[in-house]
Amino acid sequence: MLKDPLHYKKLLRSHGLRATPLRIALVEFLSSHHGPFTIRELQERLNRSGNITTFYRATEALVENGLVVTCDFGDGSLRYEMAQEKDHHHHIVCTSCGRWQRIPICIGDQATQELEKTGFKEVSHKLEFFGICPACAERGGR
Amino acid sequence: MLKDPLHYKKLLRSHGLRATPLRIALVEFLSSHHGPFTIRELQERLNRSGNITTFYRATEALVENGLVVTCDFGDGSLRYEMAQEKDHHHHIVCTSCGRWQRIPICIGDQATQELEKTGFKEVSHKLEFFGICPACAERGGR
DNA sequence: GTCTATGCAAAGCTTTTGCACCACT
DNA sequence: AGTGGTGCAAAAGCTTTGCATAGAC
Repeated sequence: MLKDPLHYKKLLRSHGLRATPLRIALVEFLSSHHGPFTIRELQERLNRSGNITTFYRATEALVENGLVVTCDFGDGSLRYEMAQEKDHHHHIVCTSCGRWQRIPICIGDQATQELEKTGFKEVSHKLEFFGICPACAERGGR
Repeated sequence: MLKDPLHYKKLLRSHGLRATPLRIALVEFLSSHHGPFTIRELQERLNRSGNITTFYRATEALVENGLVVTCDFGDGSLRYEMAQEKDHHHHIVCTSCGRWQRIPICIGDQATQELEKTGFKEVSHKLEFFGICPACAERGGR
């Protein structure tokens, strides 16, 4: 899954972005790890000196240019992951332990089409599931 | 739609909550206006003296006891509306003008059932649609 | 009378902004 | 060389916490 750095440079440039070390590192990390990750997590996992402001601005640039998408588990921090068009998915988040996993189902497509029929443009959606995961449920988790 | 204050007192008490003036006003307002509303909006629309902290705590109590649900348009403020079990719905938010409307479709049920089959408990979901509304699209909105 | 909600002040936390400097192309 | 990214400091915004007082039951 991990490709040569040049691959990511090209990826960035093909999306109209300058290939800076931080952006390369972000795209490389996000391409090889199933996310989503918060800004803090990215900063820690990349183990990279660099101001948090810069992380915000770099990820924002990736989002604006369609390489990365955000998702929100409702815990106060936005999360980021690669925008993989061939692998549209959502997450289920455990309300007890906070762990999440991907779920391959997407259920927004028919609704998106209906909404676009009524004149809405560029319709997208955010969908997250919440629940108590099997492990926590067994321990009587809340 | 607007009922007598006693109705809301009873509603609160039946959910194990003390019927304070603020809580009554909140439930009354939310029952008679299609939301969701931010804390600031509630404060303004209720036109009620009272500290914003108290609004946070009062709405939190309503949410914890199942009278109110939250939803998040991703703009930094949580929104609140009555939990109407018979009228499960979601919203589409215009990314240009910020206006939203209800959409009666819910699409999470089959997924919820599948997830509960795999051992998750108390599965819920958050779903919001985003897009450019017809009016903004006509004006070439972004 | 007891338990809990409210008000006020302060802090916490994520995210944004301004500006000077440095780096990619 | 020029445009745009980075670092630092500071601020903005929403939300939470602690504590004393007022109010609901």
